[in-house]
Amino acid sequence: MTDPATAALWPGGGERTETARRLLLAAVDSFARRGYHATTTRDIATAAGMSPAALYIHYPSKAALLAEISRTGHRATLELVERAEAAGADPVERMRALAESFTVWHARGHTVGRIVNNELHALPEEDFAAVAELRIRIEETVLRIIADGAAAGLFRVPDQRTAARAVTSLGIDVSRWYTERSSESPEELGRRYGQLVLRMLGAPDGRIGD
Amino acid sequence: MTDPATAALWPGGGERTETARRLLLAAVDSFARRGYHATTTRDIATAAGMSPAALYIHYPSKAALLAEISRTGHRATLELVERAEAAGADPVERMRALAESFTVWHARGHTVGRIVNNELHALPEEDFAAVAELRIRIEETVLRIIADGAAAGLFRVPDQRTAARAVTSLGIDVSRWYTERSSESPEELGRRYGQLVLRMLGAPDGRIGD
DNA sequence: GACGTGACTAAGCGCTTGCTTAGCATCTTT
DNA sequence: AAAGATGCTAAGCAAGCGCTTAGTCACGTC
Repeated sequence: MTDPATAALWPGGGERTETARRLLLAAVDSFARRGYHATTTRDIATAAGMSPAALYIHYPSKAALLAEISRTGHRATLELVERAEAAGADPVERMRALAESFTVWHARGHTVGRIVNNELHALPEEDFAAVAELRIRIEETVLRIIADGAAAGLFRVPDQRTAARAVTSLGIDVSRWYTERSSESPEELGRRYGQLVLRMLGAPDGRIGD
Repeated sequence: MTDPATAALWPGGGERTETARRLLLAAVDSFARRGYHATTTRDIATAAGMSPAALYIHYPSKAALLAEISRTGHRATLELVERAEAAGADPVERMRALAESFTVWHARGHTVGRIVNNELHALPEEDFAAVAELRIRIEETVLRIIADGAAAGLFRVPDQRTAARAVTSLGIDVSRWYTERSSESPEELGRRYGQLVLRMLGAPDGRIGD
């Protein structure tokens, strides 16, 4: 049983050394709890059980830690979203899979999710650019499913871009409020949010299921 | 035409002196753009056209500025939500009014909204406690309308608390992504989100309107 | 015209920050 | 066993932080 942040970042197992991973996970925890700017390099190093200077052997700067978390987190999210698109039999099933796994990811990995979605402004410029592109690809995958569904007469939405925004927004915001002490498991929440999303998109009621 | 942050904080007109308001608005701008911890008191004072020391004549600390923004912002949001509850003829209309005005507030006052929703952890303990109570009252107003609607057979939701979370979450997250350069006006977005919310809650289709 | 008051500034204090330097123990290579 | 590489620590530097101090200036009061 790996911890949730590890799972959110490296679903397929990472390639960093033990110490570098320990530092990165300590950074995830601190950034998520206090925010990037309120976290000191001493916080991170201490949490990883090392002296402040040791951090700089594995990462060139505090910002590099943030960048690695953000890039890895965004890459994992995009993969998840593309997998959902590829897997479903029709737009309704694709959207259900997407909303469910997107929600589960943001609930289970809410620490990583918080950093990914709320510390964009702290990223060095070129890291931001890379990450912004991944975000666009995520949004467009959602939009594509909605457009397909609307074309097939399965969804009825007044404005597709607004609907896509709403779907991703709902999932992203989970990372803001979800904690391990929440009453619903990530999977349970995912199922419910999947339903709400399909309803929101005006999917035929028989396809949703109560 | 007052600026959006002023409108979001003091819908009925504030009571502070000119200078204190100018400082507070400068703080709103800086906190929203860079985050609380990345903003310096020098930033705020300079943006308000004064020397760093002048800030401390009007506010006892940087945290006091944040606290005032957060408390005022939360109070305004609660008022807005309670007004929607009181105004609507039935649960469907109440929810439509709530979702619309909640969305409009978070779009138009997205700078204030960002601070209100993402800088809670930076609040001094007792300010946090006060604000947390306001947040509960907001959430419970939403829940009450959903429960009323479900009891009247107007809404069909699997879990009312989850549905309430989704409704507020959708509105709150608007402040994360909305900018003045967004293609939709706050009112247009409000109308669309109002529709999506009613659909999500399973309101009878005739009541929604395309 | 002396005095008090309220809004402000120039200067700076003590502390914390991100990051660097210099050095040390352990392992690997030859 | 000498030499180098590796992974770490103790100490500390320059810069920037929140906030304070001491003083200035415009204004109203007696």
